[in-house]
Amino acid sequence: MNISLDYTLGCGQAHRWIKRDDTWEGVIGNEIITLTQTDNGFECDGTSNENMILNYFRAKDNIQNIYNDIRRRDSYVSTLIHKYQGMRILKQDSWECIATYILATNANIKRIRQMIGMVCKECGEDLGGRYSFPTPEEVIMKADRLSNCRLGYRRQRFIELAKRISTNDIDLNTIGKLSYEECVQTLLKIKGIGPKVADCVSLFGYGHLDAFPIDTRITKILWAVYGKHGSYKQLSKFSREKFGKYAGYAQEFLYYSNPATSTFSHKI
DNA sequence: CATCAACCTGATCA
DNA sequence: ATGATCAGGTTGA
Repeated sequence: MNISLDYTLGCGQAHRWIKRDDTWEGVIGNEIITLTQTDNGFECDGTSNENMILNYFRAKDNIQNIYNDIRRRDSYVSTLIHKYQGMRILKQDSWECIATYILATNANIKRIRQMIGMVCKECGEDLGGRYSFPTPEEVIMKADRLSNCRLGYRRQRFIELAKRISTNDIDLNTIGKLSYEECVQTLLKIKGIGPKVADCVSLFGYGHLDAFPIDTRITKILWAVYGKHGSYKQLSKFSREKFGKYAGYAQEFLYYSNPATSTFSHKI
């Protein structure tokens, strides 16, 4: 399969997709998008801009070439690629990506989705059942409503981010022109962004496919599968060298694999 | 550079 | 039932 909606939209890289029966519903920009899996891809309802969807799914990537590259490098990831054929890295909007991953720090998936859903409902536009992700200006204008969103200490970071972007103190397009290393270094200066979020934004928001985000789950997997442990920097170096220019794809497969039911050489 | 408690909130577990 | 711990981390000392 070329593109799997279940794996791509269900692996946790994007937080606003909902599976209803056999279709996936999400919001991209100001449109509610409905996707239905086909044999080799998907059908799309809700937009006339097909190019936008193809870009979001990175459909022009030579996916077999990418799979083959990481397959060669590691036999365990190779089995995961076989198992989860069609998993893709998405190319998300940079603002939405930074914002959602700042909100996602130190929270579980369920809570992340709840926080983001609340933020959209309080500050975004009603599209009819679903809400747009608010612009930085909308966040600032409706900042008082964020008190209802249960964001905890993330609220101030979120508002500060919106302000800095709105005033052009942070220029998302300029960051998009940087190399992976420069991109990470720039993102790290933003309050609320540490190494993990910087890697997530580099990968999902700016398309640096060699970024390898390391969260608690990946940390456990790196220990369980490869016997590696250490600081973020050490694990990052090991993973990026091992998996190469498409390390981000390898990370997605590792993340999606279920450590609890797999056979590992080390105990978790 | 490495270490570590504190941090909002909510769910799970003992 | 009530307290500890953990969850897609980051901050500041």
